[in-house]
Amino acid sequence: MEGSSLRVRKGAWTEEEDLLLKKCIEKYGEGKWHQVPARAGLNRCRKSCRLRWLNYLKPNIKRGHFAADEVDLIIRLHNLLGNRWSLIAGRLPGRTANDVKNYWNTHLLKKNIDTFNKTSNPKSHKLKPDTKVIKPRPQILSKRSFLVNLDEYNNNNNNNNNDRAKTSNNVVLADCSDNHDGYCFLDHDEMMWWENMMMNEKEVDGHQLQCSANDIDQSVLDQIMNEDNYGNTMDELFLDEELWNVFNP
DNA sequence: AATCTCTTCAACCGCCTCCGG
DNA sequence: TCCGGAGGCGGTTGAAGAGAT
Repeated sequence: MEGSSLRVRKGAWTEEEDLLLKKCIEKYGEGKWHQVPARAGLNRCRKSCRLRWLNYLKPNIKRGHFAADEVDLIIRLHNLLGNRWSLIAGRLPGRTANDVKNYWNTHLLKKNIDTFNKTSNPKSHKLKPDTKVIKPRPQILSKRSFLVNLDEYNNNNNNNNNDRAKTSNNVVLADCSDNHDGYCFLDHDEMMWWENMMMNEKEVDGHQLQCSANDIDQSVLDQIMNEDNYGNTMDELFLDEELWNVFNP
């Protein structure tokens, strides 16, 4: 078992230990956690070191209260993904899986139970306590489809905007040559599915947008695939490879 | 002021997956 | 193909602090 050695220290980390770990990571970089205790001179197991770094010491970790949009995103993503805390945290810059899990368990789970006890409103996006999360239509989702900036998508559809180009296969692709903020190619089913999941049963109009990866310029795909600035609002949610793998194991 | 209860969250545990030999 | 080690994840625990009595 991990940490079975009598010498391995457990419990709260001291400032001195934090400093040693920090220096070690700065010197050798993240990873190879089995080497970290020896390199850092710590009587801690590799997992403890990893956890301490990822949940507390790593730079850019956001501490303090969750903003309203963060909470909203957590609720919706939890509705969508269930207890996949690392995935949910991945959409919340600066938040760790542990933070999200703790927040859910202390604030939102209790709220859900209360809400469910008071009302069984089916429109509520809050889950009742024993809700089983269904992994939806995984076979249909195409890997090379991305949901980016729903507002822009909707505006484009409403305005017949010239920024869009239609291909012979009814692909709708926003022009992404000028900026990085909103360009999508979505098939209609995916659009319906994601939008319903993420936008609380919002109705989607009946545009038939069939998307084939073959229709998309590879450079455009690469550009989007390399984008790592995940938005933290609903309209900027990216369906990336990580999420693809969740639904298509 | 003392004691009890509740809440929060850092840390641990055990399991699973991946990968290299 | 199998096996063992490492990384990663979600569930759970328990110490510490806050609030109530």
